[in-house]
Amino acid sequence: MSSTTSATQGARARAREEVTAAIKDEARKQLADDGAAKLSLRAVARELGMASSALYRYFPSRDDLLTALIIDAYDSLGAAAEAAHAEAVAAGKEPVQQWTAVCEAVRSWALEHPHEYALIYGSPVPGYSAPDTTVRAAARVGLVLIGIVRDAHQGRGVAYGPLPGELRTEGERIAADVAPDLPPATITAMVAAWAQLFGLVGFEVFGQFNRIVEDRPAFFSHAVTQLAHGVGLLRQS
Amino acid sequence: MSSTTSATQGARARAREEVTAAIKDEARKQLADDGAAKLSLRAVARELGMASSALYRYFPSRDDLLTALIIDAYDSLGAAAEAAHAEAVAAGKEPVQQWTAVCEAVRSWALEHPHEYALIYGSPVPGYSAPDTTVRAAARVGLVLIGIVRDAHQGRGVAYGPLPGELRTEGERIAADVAPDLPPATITAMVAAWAQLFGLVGFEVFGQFNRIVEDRPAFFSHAVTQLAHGVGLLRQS
DNA sequence: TGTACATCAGTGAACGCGCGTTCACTGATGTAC
DNA sequence: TGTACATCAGTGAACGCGCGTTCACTGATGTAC
Repeated sequence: MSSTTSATQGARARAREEVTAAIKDEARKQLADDGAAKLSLRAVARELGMASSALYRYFPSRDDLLTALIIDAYDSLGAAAEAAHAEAVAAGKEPVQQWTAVCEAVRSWALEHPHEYALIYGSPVPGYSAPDTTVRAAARVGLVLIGIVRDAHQGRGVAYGPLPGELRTEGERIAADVAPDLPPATITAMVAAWAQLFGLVGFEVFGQFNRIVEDRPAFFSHAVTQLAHGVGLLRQS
Repeated sequence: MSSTTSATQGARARAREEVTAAIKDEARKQLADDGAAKLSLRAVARELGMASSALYRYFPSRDDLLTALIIDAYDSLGAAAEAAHAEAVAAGKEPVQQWTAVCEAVRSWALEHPHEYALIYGSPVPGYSAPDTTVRAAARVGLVLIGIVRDAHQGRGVAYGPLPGELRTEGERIAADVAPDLPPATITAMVAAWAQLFGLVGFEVFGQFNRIVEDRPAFFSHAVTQLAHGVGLLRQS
């Protein structure tokens, strides 16, 4: 009747959630071994000691299992970012440090879950297109970053350089969606910084920095601090 | 006898090169349909009207075909970047414009060859590890960008802010490899900008900007100009 | 220039494998009266 | 509270498929003398 999880749910519902979770856990394990393209329902079932056909009670198809993993990954990363932000705020950190704390959290999560990271920020899985269900989960990291910048701008009225005309409209349109109080130049800088953050993280996770960058924590930390300055978060005095 | 391609090669050698090229072309076509993980020797052979076993005269295994495609992709992208640079130099453009021209070339190439882009900058193909053969080809874009910055710095002695200690050594080490005349702060900024460039490109190619950024050329152009400033290429007066 | 031999491209059958999905079924858990 | 029925989880066999790779082979192209 109720679709929410609660302590008073029946045994059947509880069992269903446990098995669903076990399937996803095992699928995540296999993701780490073979990547998304080779994720196999049969292999998951085998490892779980069930008949492969039994999985169809939980996921109507392989793609639906993949979708669930994608949403979980976005949510897991989003939660990590939000937690890092909350912690930094609670510790009374300045916006710049809140920003870098969130970036570091994204990096840490990605390094700890490289295959889930690849699932959501790597090449799209061929023949699979993520349904709209994923977009809310996917937006969480971006929203945290925007929140930091918005709070820092409260009443500050920081001045920004001029924007090319086409970009001004662009910035205003995006701002209208997510942060009406931010100037367009800040918004476009934010979106760029957001993509650039994942450039830095992706290069490290996917090995592009091998034999090039050695002290990666220091490098990353420095780079995202620069990004923070780029979106108008001021150097601490 | 000679391993180089020449007009005087025998018919057999010429045929071999043509068939090799045909195999790679067909493989690239299939890459675009199904992605790297599903690239299949049998499907390539089928499409070419040969027995699947015949491909083994040209590539000892599926992985070797993949490796060839990866190197070709890096080289194709590298050549595009180098051509854009040469053209900008020939047109007497300033370093900032050389930089943005190269970035635009990278973007265009990626948008025109999204699946090859995914092959080299997306998730690593599971179970496949790129041999060292690829690293020279992979470095070409980075070297073009470094060249621009190095030329712009000739005798300029632009002053840079201080670097954290660990990063200074890091910057000096990388500089020693590729550009001994550049200050460490510039080098680390370069490496970051390099990764960030591919963050911007990757987000666009992989659809992360869907429903967020509309005027993508203008956005990209603005963002990479900012990157250029970040590595010390001065605004044009 | 002609002949004998070696090299090479390509064939087709076969090996062993794993995959996603369907289907009719059994037995246990839940629900309505 | 007890019984009859509906719902659901899980089974095991089967379908049809495509894959990478090996192997013994044929016939054409190149090479040495």
